[in-house]
Amino acid sequence: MYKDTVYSAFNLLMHYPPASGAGQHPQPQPPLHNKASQPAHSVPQLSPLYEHFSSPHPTPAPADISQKQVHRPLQTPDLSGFYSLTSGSMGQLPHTVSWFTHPSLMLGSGVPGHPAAIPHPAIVPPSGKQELQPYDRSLKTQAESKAEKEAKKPTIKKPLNAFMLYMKEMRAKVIAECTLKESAAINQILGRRWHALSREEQAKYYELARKERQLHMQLYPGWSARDNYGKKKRRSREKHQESNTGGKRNAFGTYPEKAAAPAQFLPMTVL
DNA sequence: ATGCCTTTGAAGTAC
DNA sequence: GTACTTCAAAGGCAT
Repeated sequence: MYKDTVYSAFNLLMHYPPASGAGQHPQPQPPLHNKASQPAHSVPQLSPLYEHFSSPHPTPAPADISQKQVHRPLQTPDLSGFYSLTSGSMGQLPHTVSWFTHPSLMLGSGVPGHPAAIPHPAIVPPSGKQELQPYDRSLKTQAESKAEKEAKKPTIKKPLNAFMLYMKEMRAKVIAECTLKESAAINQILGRRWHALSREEQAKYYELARKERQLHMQLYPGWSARDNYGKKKRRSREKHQESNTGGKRNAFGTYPEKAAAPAQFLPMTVL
């Protein structure tokens, strides 16, 4: 099922990569905050597709993907140089997406002829784990089996937005610089850095995100973000807000009396 | 084992 | 149309 869809999309894109701006979504514009002094910006023309750059974290494809099918966001397999957003250097951001190997856009499993048959990382089993529970048919009703089968359907993840793509690329760099590992703290830093980027720099990521959405739509035409609603177990809204303003530690391990100011209002001193 | 924290942006829901 | 909610990633930490 996915195999066919993915492979069709692969062929389609190999031969007819969508033109810039041809997406079904309106072109997102970088936010205007802190950018007043900068000229209105149009998204830069992309270099031809398939202009790749190498990843600092190449990961060999698993020998047997049937054994494990887990979400492997940054573990881009070595696909003969098809790498994308894993460059460690901001300055080397590619002008194009490597359509078939972006961590969240890599081809799904069982692509005919593909040596590694890598599972599509946007498709993960429920809870991100491969279920291997013993199954006693005699104890299950048909309804239960059906419900179970439904629950086992792999989840197609949302495509990453511009900031998420930026985070993914810059996280390692920030961790190296700050010797922090806690993601909440790292993300605060990345949020400030994001706002410190120029419109042009941000535009690169908005363009990449637009292509992500475009490819995602082609790979999973019927998919909706709503499909994943409720799949994450969350606390109630009240509790959630309470924890944001209350006596819980923040990302830096402190216990603020009030909620921290939004990142955009923090001083522009970027770590 | 599971959810929270923390960020931004896209997309969904509710009114 | 507007406001609000959820989920994408990440990994340490709390429960």
